[in-house]
Amino acid sequence: MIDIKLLREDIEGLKTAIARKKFTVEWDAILRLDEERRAAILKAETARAEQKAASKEVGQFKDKSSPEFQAKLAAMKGLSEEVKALEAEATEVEAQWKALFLSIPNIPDASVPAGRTEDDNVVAATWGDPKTVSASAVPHWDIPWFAQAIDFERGVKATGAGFPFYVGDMARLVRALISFFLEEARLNGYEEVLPPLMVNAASATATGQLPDKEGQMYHMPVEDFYMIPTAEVPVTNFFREETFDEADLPVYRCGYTPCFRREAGSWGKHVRGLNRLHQFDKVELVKWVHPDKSFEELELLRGNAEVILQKLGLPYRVLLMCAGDIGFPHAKQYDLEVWAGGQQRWLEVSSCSNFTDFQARRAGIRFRPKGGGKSEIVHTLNGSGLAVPRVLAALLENNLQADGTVKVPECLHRWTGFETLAPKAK
RNA sequence: GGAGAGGUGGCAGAGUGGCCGAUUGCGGCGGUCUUGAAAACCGCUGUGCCGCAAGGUACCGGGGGUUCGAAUCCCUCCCUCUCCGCCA
Repeated sequence: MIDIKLLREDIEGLKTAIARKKFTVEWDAILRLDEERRAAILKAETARAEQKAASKEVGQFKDKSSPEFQAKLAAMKGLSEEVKALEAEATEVEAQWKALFLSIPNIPDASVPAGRTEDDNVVAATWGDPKTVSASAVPHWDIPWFAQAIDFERGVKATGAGFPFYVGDMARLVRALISFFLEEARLNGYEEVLPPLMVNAASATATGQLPDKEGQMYHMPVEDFYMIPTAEVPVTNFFREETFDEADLPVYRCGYTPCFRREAGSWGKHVRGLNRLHQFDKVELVKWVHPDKSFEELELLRGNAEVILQKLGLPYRVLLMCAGDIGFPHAKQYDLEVWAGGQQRWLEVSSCSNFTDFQARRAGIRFRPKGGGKSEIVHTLNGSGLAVPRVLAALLENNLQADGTVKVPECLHRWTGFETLAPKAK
């Protein structure tokens, strides 16, 4: 949700900025309904004020059986009905306006490059050299023992497609990656939380999954809970409808969770193996910061995610997403893509975003300025640090050795307890 | 899951139809006094919405209802606590 003041102070500037994104907005209807709604509120509140004043008089009558009193009551009844009608109208107009107002996406920052598609994204940085990966590398699903170590078929039996079992040392390797990611986050000042894996509708609405993306979440109809598509949802909602003291900012949190995504309609090419799953593990980094600091905090966040890939020794590139390719609530977004040498593809393993005040306004997260005074909306950011399966895919492909074993990066040894992954093929 | 008791401002805790956006205490902020501090005393101290402002309006767990008028009465949902049942 954007600041409504922008709508009134600089509508043309707002339209121009939003036009860089791929979303369409019904500006005329929004402006018209805003006028109507304010008029309706004024009418309803004026009538209500009148009713309250008159009602006060009624209460002060001494003789409740007098004709004057009865006449007054009768008159009040009409007024009461009028107030009810006006309030209902105001509520209705307000709801119509709000629905459209919420359809306005966040404003892309001036530093976001122009562009319409993913081809217009700008490579902001690269690290490592894809050419260092052996020319004989194969896609991870073609590694002879892959089906035993990550068992998709048994996953189908237990649940369905996209819910694999990780077996033996592979399970330990996944657990090592999670532990490593969390430890990196902790050392960078993020406090760990282990959040609920299901959220209510209010939480999903605050972070923007509802109402539009409900088809992407698994829904538990009995309790009306949603399986989280990312830890961002519960972790951000930790502070929903709360007010920080300015001195407490910035707040850094991290959380590991499995993530559940229906990925409805997105299955096709390039989604084999670990590339896209319905359930996957991820460590998420979340920040609540002062509005003046959010863009520099985004650079720090991106750096925190990058260092992890560097320590793992995996070549990657950083994309500065163009205006047409960033999401609805995003002001600025970087994607980190790791090189998967077997597939000869870049795989997205992290998305680091500044939501400015867009998400926080919707979630009611504020801060009280140091000198006191009116509370202001904080800025929120989040980024993956990192998503496990695609990191694992790149690691398996890039580090596969001639003898069929996989070299485990040194930073993981303390968590795995082994230095070489050597599952048996059947 | 069953029975009972509750949910009021940062906290504690009054208020059972109009005098209540809400007594009081604590906490917080400012001041008087003091060399300074404490104590004492005085004043201020919730949030959203509409409005340039004055001001208006909404909010006593959420939603709905009764009434001229609801924190207060009714319905419903959620949550907390106690006891029982079940159980990692």
